[in-house]
Amino acid sequence: MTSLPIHLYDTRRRSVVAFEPIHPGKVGIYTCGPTVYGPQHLGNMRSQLLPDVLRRVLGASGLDVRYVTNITDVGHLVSDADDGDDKVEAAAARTGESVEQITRRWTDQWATDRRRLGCLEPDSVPKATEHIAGQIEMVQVLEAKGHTYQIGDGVYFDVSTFPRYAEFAGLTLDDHEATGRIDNIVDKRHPADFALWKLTPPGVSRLQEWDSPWGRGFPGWHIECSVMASEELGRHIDVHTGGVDHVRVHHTNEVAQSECAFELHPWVNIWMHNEFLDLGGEKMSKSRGHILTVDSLVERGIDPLAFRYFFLQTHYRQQQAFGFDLVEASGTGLRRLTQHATNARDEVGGDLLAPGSAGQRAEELRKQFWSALVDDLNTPKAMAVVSTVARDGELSHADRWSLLGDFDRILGFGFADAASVGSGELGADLGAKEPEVAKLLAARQAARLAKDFATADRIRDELAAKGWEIVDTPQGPTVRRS
RNA sequence: GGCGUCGUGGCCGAGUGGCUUAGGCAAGGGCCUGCAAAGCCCUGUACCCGGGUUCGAUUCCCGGCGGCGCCUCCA
Repeated sequence: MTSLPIHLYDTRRRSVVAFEPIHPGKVGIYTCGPTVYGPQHLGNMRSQLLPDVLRRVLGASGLDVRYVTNITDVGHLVSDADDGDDKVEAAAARTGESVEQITRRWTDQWATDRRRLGCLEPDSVPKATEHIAGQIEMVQVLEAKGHTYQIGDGVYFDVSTFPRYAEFAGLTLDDHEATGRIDNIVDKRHPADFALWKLTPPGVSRLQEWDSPWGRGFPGWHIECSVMASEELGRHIDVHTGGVDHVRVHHTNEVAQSECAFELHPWVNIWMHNEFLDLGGEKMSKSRGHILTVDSLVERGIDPLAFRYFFLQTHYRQQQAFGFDLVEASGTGLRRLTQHATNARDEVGGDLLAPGSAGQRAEELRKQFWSALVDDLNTPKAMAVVSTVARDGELSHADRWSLLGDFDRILGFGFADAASVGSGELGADLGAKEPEVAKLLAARQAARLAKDFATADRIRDELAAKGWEIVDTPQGPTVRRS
């Protein structure tokens, strides 16, 4: 695998390019994280899953990966026309809670949910409010280089000083005016100019504000990412990810600031953007009050990891149709896959094969799997290989486990620790955890042995009504939650 | 209105100028089972419409229709 060259789609160049780390052997990845004024929904989690797969693939290729994603706890305005309130501040005003209570709660929800989806922990999770000094400093640098101007409302970036501004997202700057949809209540020179530092109006006091060379206020949204990314990963970034919606405004502005302040042209080598989840016409955005979260899945009895499997079944640059029935279907697929993996694992005592000791057929499949992934993270294709491995009759148990155990470094399903049918949580611990269920199960088995099938079936129905499905295995009967 | 993207078998969803029956879920048949469930085996021959390029297009080009996204906060 280490020998396979990795190719990734770069939004800036609009093509798949060969990945080359800036510093040999190392790679830094930055992802625009959540604005913690409300819950993160399943669509948001797609942009957590993309970098998770990316870092796993890069890591498996032998690179030392440093993954950073931030928490936006200030500066993200309710409207991006550079007017309106800070989102966190607005939420605090609405609920009467403190800013800390709000940002803490939603930061925790985000962290918990990404964990439930099998995402590895970031190496660092910087917060915007903890990098105020750096942001002020960067604005000063931009100011010194003549890229800013100040008006009553704050300090703005002057896009006319950055000729490449429209290039990144393929914008036609005139469109900004043509649409006529932006109310320019501030005296911006160009509609695309954006706030670097917002000033608190005289006589007003905000929950979150800091002193600056321009007066009390708070930083603009875009500046935080440029600052945190460079402080954590150095000025020249290998990969920066985010949702497609960020291309036009947020990332365009990040590029403008960073390239001007650092005097560096591609500030980021590869920009990766995940497409949206398609909720069948109904847009799943916070402003519409349509909040589907990981909890929404759990409430329906769906394993959060089913969503991970669901995510892997579609390419990240493709809009993905969402439906609970679809995620449930993925859950079925995951359950079967896990069963195959654990069966093979248990057959060989859980030991992963030493590299090279797998058979010809196995090595062929292993190569297919990694080839799909290094081709711009073609996870659907990789999953097809996974399915083949799970059932291929030519593979020995050892080979099967060798492959699935290896693949799980990317899949993140936790095969090594997963409970197998007929053992673990379902078997040995059942008596302790679910004494009632264990008793019924034993009673049914006794009835079966006594050929009293009427009683046996009645008990089976009883268990089913309680949400337990009986699974008869060669090792004897056991149950699982249905 | 502008820009972009997608339109594949019941559903989701890869892929390719003429050998992939991709894969998953669902469905049907079989094996197993006391009967089931679970599991295993087998089956289904698809590429929005109309032109064009080509020996040949689902795959390339043009047009149309349709979905979605961005252009406003949004992953």
